[in-house]
Amino acid sequence: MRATQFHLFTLKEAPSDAEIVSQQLMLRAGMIRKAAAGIYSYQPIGLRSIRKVENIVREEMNRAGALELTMPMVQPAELWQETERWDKMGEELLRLKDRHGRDFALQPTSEEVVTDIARQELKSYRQLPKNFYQIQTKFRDERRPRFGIMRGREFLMKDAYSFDRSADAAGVSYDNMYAAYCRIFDRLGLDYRAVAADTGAIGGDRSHEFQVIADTGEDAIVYCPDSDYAANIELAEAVALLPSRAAAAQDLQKSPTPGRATCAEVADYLELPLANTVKSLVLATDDVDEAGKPAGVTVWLLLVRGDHELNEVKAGKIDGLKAGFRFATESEILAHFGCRPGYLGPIGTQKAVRVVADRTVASMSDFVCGANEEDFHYTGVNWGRDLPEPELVADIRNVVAGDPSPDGKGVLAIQRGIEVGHVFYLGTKYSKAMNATFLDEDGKPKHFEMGCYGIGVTRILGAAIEQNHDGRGIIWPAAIAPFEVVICPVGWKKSEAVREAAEKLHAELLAAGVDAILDDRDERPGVMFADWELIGVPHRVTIGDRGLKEGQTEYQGRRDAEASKVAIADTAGFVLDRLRQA
RNA sequence: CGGGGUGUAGCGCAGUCCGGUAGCGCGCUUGCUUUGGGAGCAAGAUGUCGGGGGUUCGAAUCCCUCCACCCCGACCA
Repeated sequence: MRATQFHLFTLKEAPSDAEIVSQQLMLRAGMIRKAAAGIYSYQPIGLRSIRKVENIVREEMNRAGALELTMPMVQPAELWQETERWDKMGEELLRLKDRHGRDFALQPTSEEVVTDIARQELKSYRQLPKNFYQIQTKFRDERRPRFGIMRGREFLMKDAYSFDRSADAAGVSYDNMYAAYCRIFDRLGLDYRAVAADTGAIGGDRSHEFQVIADTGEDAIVYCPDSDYAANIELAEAVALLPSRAAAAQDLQKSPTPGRATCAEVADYLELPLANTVKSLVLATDDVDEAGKPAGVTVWLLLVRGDHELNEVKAGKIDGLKAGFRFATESEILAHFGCRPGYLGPIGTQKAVRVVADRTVASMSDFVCGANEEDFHYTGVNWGRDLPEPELVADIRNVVAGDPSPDGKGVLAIQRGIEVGHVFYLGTKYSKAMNATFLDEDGKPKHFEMGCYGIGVTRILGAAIEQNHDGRGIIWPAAIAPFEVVICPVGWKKSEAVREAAEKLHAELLAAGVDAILDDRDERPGVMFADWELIGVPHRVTIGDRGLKEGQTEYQGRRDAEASKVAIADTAGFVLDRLRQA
């Protein structure tokens, strides 16, 4: 490829609405162009990287035995109504009507359509297992799209769906996909971690996210440096930090804490460690009677240590909160505690509330909590003596760095991550909802055991940049760089010797199958260097009269501090060596 | 959706308070000079000032309205 035949468009300044570095750099490098909030065009240079990611994903999916197909972008409402997701999905699902007034949805994912395919096409256990995948545009009408292509509304995703005759067989399919994902992210050249993830309503332990490690990631991932434990913070188990409850040493005492409404303020005011305080969070569930009619409100008091945070995903797994909960309103709080937020606690509430204590809280003694009276807290509080034992003890907090690993091997650390892949065992959720069955060996119909496996193709580009950039621009992993090598001739028009040497090297690299671009724009070197460093091409060869006189070219890797001189004749081989090392 | 903010040339911005017919930097075009880290000089092109309506002799500027985009938004007791 020659630069003059390509479409290069770089900006010195990023559009002011670009927030994160990957978005700024992609816009400046001319990879993407915004069409609307969360909706982008991919320019030729951006599409090159997209295609490279796609190809790696496709090759590894095929190697793993998956079959590529495509499903419609516009999907009929009927299928979505079968699984009730038409009503449950909320506004993320973009609905539209055709000219006849029929309802359709833009696919945010394709479980319904693929299950419909399976129930029509897969009749016998002899046809199983099967894994269908597509690399296709998805649309999710995010409430607030942001971070460029990281949380766009339209994006490219590889989604795969496996169909098996039994849960055991589905486990094999799952493991197969897990291994394929590891190969994919290895080949992409990304620093990633596979972590256990929440399985939501499906249950079970088969759900892993593939997270690209980056400080700007939206997810917190928890891992143990001394073992292979790794999980999303939503799931990571928090053990009790106190092995057993110490005997009470203090008397219960009501202390004035004027205007101190947060645990930190109270601890500071009373000159006690924050870890001696207990934080009260009030949730509410709206009860319904057998007819499904509203039947009052249950108020819950969740207790976590003052220096800990509530984990809402964990809270949602408690019996009674599974159907959904919300934070109590101020009037509900007043009615049940007789006090405004800031001084709430489990002792002496106005009305009955259901108390759930975090594991660590349950083993605390002589602790501090609100007195349900404005400007007062209790100190020296002890379970069993000053208040009943907690009705329920559960893991309801986020782990923090330094917590013991749940596998007992060392302590936990936390990193930020960008979720770029997810493997998930679905079971029969969709096959049952859509009555998708096959005839098993015993001649009886059975529901497919399913799994789904996603990779965010466009998000991978953003994640790769978040993880690999410097002050000058992008630093692409070689596997997904728009070009692998750029040749920068200094004095393209002026020097025939430069032209000849550059053309020759370009031809040699192309003949060797290298994705090389020759910058024949006749720009000044500073312009060329700045452009290609911004774009992030990993290898650069500079050819100028000055070097040619000494029989040399200059090679510089994108991460190298300085260029190294290479004999003209050896240049192609030198670059090929570098490419192989990557 | 609620709150806040911003819309002026491809990009970044000034001008708006105080109405007088639009400017700066980068980029783009042409010419000359220059040529190893975003060149210099000269000449130029590019604007429904987000849309619509209103006030006024006159509106980027004041008023009304619509739209787009951006930011923040559970709780953290």
